[in-house]
Amino acid sequence: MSQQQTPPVVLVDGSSYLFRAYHALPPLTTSKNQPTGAIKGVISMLRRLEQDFPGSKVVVVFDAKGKTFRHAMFAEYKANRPPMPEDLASQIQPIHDIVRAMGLPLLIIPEVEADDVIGTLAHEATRKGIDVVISTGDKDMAQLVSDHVTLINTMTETRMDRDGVVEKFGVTPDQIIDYLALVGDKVDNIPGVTKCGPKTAVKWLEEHHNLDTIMARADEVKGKIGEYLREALDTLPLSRELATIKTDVELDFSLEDLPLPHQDDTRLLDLFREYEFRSWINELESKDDAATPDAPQADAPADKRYSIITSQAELDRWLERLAKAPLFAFDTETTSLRYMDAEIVGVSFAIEPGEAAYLPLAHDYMGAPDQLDRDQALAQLKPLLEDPDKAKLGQNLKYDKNVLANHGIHLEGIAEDTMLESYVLNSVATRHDMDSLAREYLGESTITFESIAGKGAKQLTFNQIELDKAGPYAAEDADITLRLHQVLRPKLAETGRLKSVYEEIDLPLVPVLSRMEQRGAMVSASTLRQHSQELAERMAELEQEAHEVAGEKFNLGSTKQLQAIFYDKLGLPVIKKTPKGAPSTAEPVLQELAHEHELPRLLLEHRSLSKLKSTYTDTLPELIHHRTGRIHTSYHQAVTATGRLSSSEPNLQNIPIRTEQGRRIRQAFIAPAGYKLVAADYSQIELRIMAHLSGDPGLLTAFANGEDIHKATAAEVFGVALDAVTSDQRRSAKAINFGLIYGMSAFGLARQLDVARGVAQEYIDRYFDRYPGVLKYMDNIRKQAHDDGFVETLFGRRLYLPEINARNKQLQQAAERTAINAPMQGTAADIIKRAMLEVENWLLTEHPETARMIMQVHDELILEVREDVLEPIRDGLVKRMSAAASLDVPLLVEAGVGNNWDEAH
DNA sequence: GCACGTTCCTA
DNA sequence: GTAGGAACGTGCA
Repeated sequence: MSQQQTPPVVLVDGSSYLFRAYHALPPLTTSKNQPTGAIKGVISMLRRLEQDFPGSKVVVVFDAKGKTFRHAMFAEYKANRPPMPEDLASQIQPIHDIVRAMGLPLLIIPEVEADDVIGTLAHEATRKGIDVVISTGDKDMAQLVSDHVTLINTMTETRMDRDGVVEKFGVTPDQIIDYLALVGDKVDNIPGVTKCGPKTAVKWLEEHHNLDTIMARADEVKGKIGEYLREALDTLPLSRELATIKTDVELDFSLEDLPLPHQDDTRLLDLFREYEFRSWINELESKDDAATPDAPQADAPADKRYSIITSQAELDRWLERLAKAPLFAFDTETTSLRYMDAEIVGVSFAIEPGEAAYLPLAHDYMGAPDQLDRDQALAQLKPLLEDPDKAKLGQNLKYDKNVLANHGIHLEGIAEDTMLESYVLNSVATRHDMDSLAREYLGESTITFESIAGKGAKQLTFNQIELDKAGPYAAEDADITLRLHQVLRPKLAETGRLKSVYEEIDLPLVPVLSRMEQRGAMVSASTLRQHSQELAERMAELEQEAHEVAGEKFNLGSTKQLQAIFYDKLGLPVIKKTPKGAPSTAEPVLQELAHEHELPRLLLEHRSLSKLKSTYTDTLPELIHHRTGRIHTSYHQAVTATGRLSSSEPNLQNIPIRTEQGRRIRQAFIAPAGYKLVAADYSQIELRIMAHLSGDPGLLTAFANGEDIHKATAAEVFGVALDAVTSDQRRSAKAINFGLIYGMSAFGLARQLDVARGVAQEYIDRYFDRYPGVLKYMDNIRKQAHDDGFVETLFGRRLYLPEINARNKQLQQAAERTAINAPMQGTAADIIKRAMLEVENWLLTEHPETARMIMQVHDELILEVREDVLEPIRDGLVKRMSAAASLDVPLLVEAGVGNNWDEAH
């Protein structure tokens, strides 16, 4: 048997939750540093209410700004309230917006408080026999409780009816006003009776039932408290009035006029995206997927027209449209992620949002439909793709450019790249692959490659994927790219100097990197194999010795077995633990343990050889491409937080240099016959940038005079003459200089130098004493990071620091170190990128046959140069690198020439 | 077969 | 103390 019941009206005291959410929840912020903790708290509370009271009207009431009638009654009302913190104030409008998008009536009535509006509506409902639930965190509301009115605190999940009030306060709901008048309220500045707290108030009310009687019998109350009561007699009526929630506010609507919730999903999704409420975005999206297909999403075209081009006539029509379009999105589907091996399987285009086409060319699964001939179709596309005046948009077009090159097409007119737009806009907010971007900026889920191709070893390549799956996937790629661009481009233009970073640095670098990747680097497989052989022999010796010393056979590469032998069997001291708490066997620990036992030394040598062998000498020959005989790395332009490039397959940016054995690997990087390698690197570029950014006179002078900067620092810090600096002092100064760039602490420096913390602190203090501009710069950059939530390079590239205001001090300090390091590391990255643009342009126009740039390693460029033009190329290279930025210090570039990378460096 | 932790190479 | 990529062993599926 079910009982039909009208659902209660839910009246929400928004303001009371606002403050509680603000104080109770961690200070969340978006990547743009908009605080969102209170928004999240209030909205999640509302969502819970909607769930708990299905079918109910939910009315949200907030205090209006400004004074209320209570201030007119009592000038000092709420005078003790501190002003609202800025990071709370900035969350009010967003909450209002979201409440409206949720389709909940939002009431903000001037000159009264939210309580009064709620009181009035509750009163009206009661009169009409409608049950009311008041959602509030404010105890004063207890005065409104009746047979029809209950309170619910959605944050603590507690409900309170009539009995609940008696239980909690010890008085009935209609005694609450008198109770509040007696007790008073410090924060609201309601006077009350001095020294009268809950206990006394309840005692008096039990005895006399109401305030009037208590006041009338004030003479009978003994003791000090009686005196206080009599003192308060004059103000008690006022206290009572202030504590009384109005139930007769004049409203120009009635309960029936307020609508049931009607959520605007599109608007809501927009807002959730703006404030980065990921889980809610996902929820809305999945709801949308399940809902009727005619509900359009934000930015999403109402209908999507994706076609598959299988006839020449259709291709002709698209070619014509593409030729006319001011900009079109373009994407290739291929057989491999490795650009050197990838063959084109199809291409897709989009000109208008929601409309895209896939041109399949090489699907070859059993029963694949007839497709246009790949070579012929590509030949028709070639003029368009190679025309620098026909603007193309893509997602990571460097890959497409490389792949097209495999088919003899040299993509030009790379006008926009959504991956780079997203990266420049915010390098850390999201990964920059298309699926992530669509989720982040369009609030849409895309068809993933895994969903059509499977994963792992059994993953299909694109040519094996059926057209009815491949078509929508590929067309969507082009469509999403176009729509992402429409969202990202305006954001770039709006934000600082990001537009110029994108347009003048990262985007034009795409073809430069593409060419470097395709050129590749020559390595001598025979040299590396010979080296591998020698390493293997030495490692075998070491392994045998180690087994003898340990008294058992074990795997030298297993940290776990090592831990057992070192710490359990041999009982060596545990010097350091890994993050997970296991005793570490890392290099510095082994160095230390080498004093105690012979085994660590054997192991250290074995490890370093094993590293070289497995990572370099064994692996590099395998990466030599069969077609070119060279090694082709991938440079990643949207990976690092700071603006640097990264390199993979192989990582050319961590080829060994420090040890003799390591340098032998560099020796395997060689120049072709008739050519030499020229390697040019910026000297101390980050310290120079620090000098420039800080403007410290001492540092500027030292660089201007061409001094050995570590020596100069040592002279200052240790107070000795320049020519009296010892090598030990110079070494310490060098560590200090590096530490500065990394945002060091005394603790870190102490560990680096192996001195006491106090000593390290003394060095730091003396440094800042001698270079006060640097100290000021460090302080400023920290402050800026805290205020803005981001730091900038000299050229305006931004790095957002979402954790800079984290409660967790460790996270916050880590963010501060990043804040100090990023402008220097990032400016250096900007500078070498600018240099690469200049150098490539110069070489392509003036020396296309004799010199080419093939590698970049953060502060170093490596060129292959024909032997007859070494001098002019080296000079021109140094000149252009030095001129890539004009700082207040010279940019010194050192260049070397050699038959291999080791010689040239 | 894959994710994770540890270690180690670079600027 | 900053920023990366890669190999290996281990434990789980």
